[in-house]
Amino acid sequence: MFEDLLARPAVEVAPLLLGAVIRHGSVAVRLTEVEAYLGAEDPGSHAFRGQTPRNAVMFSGPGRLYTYFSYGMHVCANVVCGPEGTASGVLLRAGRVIDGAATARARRTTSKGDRDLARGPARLTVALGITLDHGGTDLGHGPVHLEPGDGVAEYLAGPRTGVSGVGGGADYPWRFWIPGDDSVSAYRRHTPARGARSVTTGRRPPS
DNA sequence: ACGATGATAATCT
DNA sequence: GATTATCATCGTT
Repeated sequence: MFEDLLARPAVEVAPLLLGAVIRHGSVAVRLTEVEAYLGAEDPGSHAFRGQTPRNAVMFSGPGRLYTYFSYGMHVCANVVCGPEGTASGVLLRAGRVIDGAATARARRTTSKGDRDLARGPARLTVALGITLDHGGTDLGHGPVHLEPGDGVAEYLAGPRTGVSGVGGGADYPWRFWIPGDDSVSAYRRHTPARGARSVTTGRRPPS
């Protein structure tokens, strides 16, 4: 099942989530940009310094939703990955709204066009109506659903966005996105992408 | 199109 | 008291 896929390490799961669909009620988003965060071995991870009340969900089993509040006003969403206890997850950075655009527009009044509705991790949670209350819910059975996609033919990998210190460097190229998609977040898009690489998956592109 | 900056508060040290 | 897995706005090219 999908849970088996999520039980793999986050660095493996992340590119597989490109093209997958996350849905909450009438709004559905096809993921175009994600980032992997490992636990104790990843200086960029919230779990790097061990378990705290905030990151406790990351230490639970795969397939749960880990939400957190940061910068005083933003909610971001992660898919918790296994193996259990590793506290790894995949941050949902951006996607394209493929269903429920009217609802998403009403929530994201500052959005210029539909490509901006979920272009960025905090924008994505607003467009989907995901709040901190959804943290810890099961993505297979809860109000927020994650559905596997058909995969993407090719993706790019590079340093993570917004991660300070060594964890944001070329040694951790765990940001994955669909090349050429205009719903990929523009934030720091033009920082030198050292260590960036292109990967061909051999999968068929979604119709 | 791009860079700088203020907003704003939970979390951790 | 410092830091933060960000966004919108406003300034300059």
